[in-house]
Amino acid sequence: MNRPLPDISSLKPVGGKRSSKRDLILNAFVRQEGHLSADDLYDLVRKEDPGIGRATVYRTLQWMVGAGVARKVDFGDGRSRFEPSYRHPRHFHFICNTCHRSSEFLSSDIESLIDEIAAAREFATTQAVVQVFGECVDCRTGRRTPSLEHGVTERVFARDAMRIAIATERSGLEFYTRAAGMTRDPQGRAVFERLAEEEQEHLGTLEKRYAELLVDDPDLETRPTFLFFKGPAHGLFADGTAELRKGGVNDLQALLIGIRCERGSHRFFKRYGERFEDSEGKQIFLEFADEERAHLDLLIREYRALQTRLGTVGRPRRRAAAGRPTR
Amino acid sequence: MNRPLPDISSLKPVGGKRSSKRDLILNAFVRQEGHLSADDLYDLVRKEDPGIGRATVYRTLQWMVGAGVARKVDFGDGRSRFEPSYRHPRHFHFICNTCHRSSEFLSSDIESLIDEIAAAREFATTQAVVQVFGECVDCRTGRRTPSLEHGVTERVFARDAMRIAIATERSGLEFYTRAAGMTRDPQGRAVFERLAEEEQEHLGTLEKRYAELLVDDPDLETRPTFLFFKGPAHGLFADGTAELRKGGVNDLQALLIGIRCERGSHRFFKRYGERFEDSEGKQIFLEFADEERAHLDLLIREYRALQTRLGTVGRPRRRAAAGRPTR
DNA sequence: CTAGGTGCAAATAATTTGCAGAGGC
DNA sequence: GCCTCTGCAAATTATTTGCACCTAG
Repeated sequence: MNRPLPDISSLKPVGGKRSSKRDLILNAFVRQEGHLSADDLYDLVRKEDPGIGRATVYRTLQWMVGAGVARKVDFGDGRSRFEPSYRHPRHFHFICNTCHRSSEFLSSDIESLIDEIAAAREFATTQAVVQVFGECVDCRTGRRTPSLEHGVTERVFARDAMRIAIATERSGLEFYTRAAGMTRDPQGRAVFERLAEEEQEHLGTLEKRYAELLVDDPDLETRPTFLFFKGPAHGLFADGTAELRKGGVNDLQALLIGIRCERGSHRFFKRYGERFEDSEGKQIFLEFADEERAHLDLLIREYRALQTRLGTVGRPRRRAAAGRPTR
Repeated sequence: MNRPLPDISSLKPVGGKRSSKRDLILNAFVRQEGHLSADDLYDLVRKEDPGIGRATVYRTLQWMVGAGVARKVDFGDGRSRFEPSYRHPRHFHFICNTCHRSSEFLSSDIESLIDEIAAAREFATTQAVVQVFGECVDCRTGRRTPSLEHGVTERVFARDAMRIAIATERSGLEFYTRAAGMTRDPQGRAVFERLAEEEQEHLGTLEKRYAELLVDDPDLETRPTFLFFKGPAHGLFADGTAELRKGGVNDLQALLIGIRCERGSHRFFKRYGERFEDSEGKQIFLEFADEERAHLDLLIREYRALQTRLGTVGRPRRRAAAGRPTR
């Protein structure tokens, strides 16, 4: 357990006094992995200070939830459970009916679907709970799989965020390389080449960081996926590349495709970076969003420039694809 | 409330004796809409027979869950709630924090995502719970929206299933019309024309049935969507049509695209028809799946025939698209 | 000094159980 | 007649509260 524990003193955003008991309970809680019931925590703190009463544990738990240090989760087993929220994004749960352990996951796809459906129903969502009940691998096969206990979630989240970022970079690299190869406009080609270069470079950085991440935790790569993504990360550049491959694309259109890709990619990482709570994954997503935005700006500048150039060269119809209703 | 109540006597699949009390409780439960707590039901049955004890209600509830007549749901408010499962498919919930009412929805997209993620984690799912907490329209705006109380769910489900089926038919019609228009092979054209005709006809049937559904419940169209679908229903034929529109498709390929569409469509309706519990929606889906399968078979036969014909006419490379790894 | 935290025991609240009697098959 | 259901009251379980006392700010 080489993970630095959170600084307790900074974790008291909302009201309340500090007290030795409270600190003790909070420490015991935050040190623990998994989802504790009030009684689990009570037993735990009693080992360190047998003088603590059950009511205090309950009260402290309430206070922690109010202060945002803990989240209440209900697995339908009659008692409430609590999980730390420090550097631990909101997530969904698999709950094993056999061993009663739970494992966590996050799916941006499910989150988006829920958002869409909520919007259709005009429902103002404050929180979504997804619980998948059943039997886990460990129980079915008998062997022990590397788990996702609290404390590694943060790293696994970073790993997954980075994998997605790397996949997107690869996709982007392919796209720009192909775009550079097919553009007739020399300045446009230069832009695509530059972007390809940047993607290449950034890819290198990401891969280095990814490798560093693995050093801290050799099991990291074998741990189950925490963050599930589908469409957006791979989709945009891949679709763009497919469009280029089909051919019949002029220089302006190629830039437009690039703009669409970068914009989608930027929005995507921005949105998810913001949604996630403080953690390394968030960091990576927001950095990535910035990177994409820079590319986007470059492409837009270049698009405008090319437009003007073509305008002066004598191509009257500008903004071919804009303003046309899509449906 | 003109909905016929379920036949109580047929609802006793698993063990247990019938008794007047049990019948009374079961009747009171099944007559009710929404999600009753044990105490709600206790109060309800006490109005009819004040001699019934709380324990009996609890015991009957347990028995109903075991017999598959009721499902236990937990909204995290400390007490268990129960919902009837008779002609009432498993679903997800919106739960209003203000009025504490809940409304139901179903999203095949979310279900598929959960299945995929569970598979990736090698988790054997028995049940998935999705709860969206927040504030409902009624509470935010003050007005009353037509609701989805139990008893209409069945009809709304049928309505939604039919809407999806109709949308798919329309999509299919467009696809086959276009395919017929662009095929050079006269026999292939005949097939597409025939399929277009069938889609047209089936579309008529569906629309008539849809209209009939509206007669039973004039509010039906204004009720919120219960069954949310995205990709599969609209996607396949629409994608196929787009492919045709792009051009460069030969006759064999056009048939292959059709096969892909029908296969996807068939699988989709089959799978969802099977998943849903006994209800009119299920019926519609399974009928639809059969229809699609018939089309699929026709297309495959035609594909084989054309292949052979081309083979004898002197086009050596058969089965162009088959067997190639998709990656 | 005083608001808020703490321990203990008692109070709630939802649900289950023991047991004697009633009722279905 | 046997086995299960039923009602009542008592038990259980998770959690909250009242109250006197203690402690941090």
